[in-house]
Amino acid sequence: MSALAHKHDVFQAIADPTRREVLRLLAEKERPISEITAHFPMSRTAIAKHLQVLSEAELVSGQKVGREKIYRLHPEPLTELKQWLSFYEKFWENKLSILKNIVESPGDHSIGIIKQEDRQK
Amino acid sequence: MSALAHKHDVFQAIADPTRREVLRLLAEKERPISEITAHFPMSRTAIAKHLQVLSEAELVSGQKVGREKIYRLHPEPLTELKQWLSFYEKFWENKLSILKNIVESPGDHSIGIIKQEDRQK
DNA sequence: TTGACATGAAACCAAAAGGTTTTATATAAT
DNA sequence: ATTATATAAAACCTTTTGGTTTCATGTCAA
Repeated sequence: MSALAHKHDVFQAIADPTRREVLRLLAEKERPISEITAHFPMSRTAIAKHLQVLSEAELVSGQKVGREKIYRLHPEPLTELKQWLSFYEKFWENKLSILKNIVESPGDHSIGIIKQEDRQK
Repeated sequence: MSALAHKHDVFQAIADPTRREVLRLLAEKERPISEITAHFPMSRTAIAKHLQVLSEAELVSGQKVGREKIYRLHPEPLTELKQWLSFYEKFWENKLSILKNIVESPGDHSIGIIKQEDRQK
């Protein structure tokens, strides 16, 4: 098994708006914790915890340099999100999504809400 | 302003694995709450709350039909996620991401960890 | 070598999340 | 008419989340 404690996944990690903003900042360039903190109306400790969550999701990594800890973006795990999304793209990229649902519901071509007799218990 | 109570956004909505599975089930076909519940080891009430969250994010909508409430997928809000993702794709789709970061950090072409003198207070 | 700076770590806290059980109500079926 | 079904709504509970404050520690600068 991996040496990393995978407590947080990508989906959880990006759920928080502060963490998304942290990612955006790190997309520009690598930064130490204090510099990241300067962009938010909260304590350094709070940001450090957010970085911890992002780190567990392997979206960032931190390297100690002198007395600072420099964080950098690690975007690879976002591919999981992209894969997940690709499944749903077909539902909106062709505008037939609703129509397809109707057609795939056998025996009912009326309103798209399946009739009760057609639904299996 | 919108009539909908936008308490939950798409990022939060998809953060929970149960809710992602609900979305997958609704991608197959529209279903009433009880049918959705049958796929999970938890109460109908719990699932109803998850559907509420998904509904606030406008990822699903429910329509009362007889004594049932039929839910269907509404994938459009996922475009927001796709847009968000597209910003980060450039960081992994060309493998120059790390190199680019180095180059864009002026005056330092050494190791990619920016020197302290180069970082503005 | 003595501060100042950057972080780490721990204890604590309020609110939100994710679940339960209970009670009520509307509809369907017998 | 009566009973079974499907959901709604409310109260409650436990754990997690997102934040704080305080104290300790390592590193840089004067």
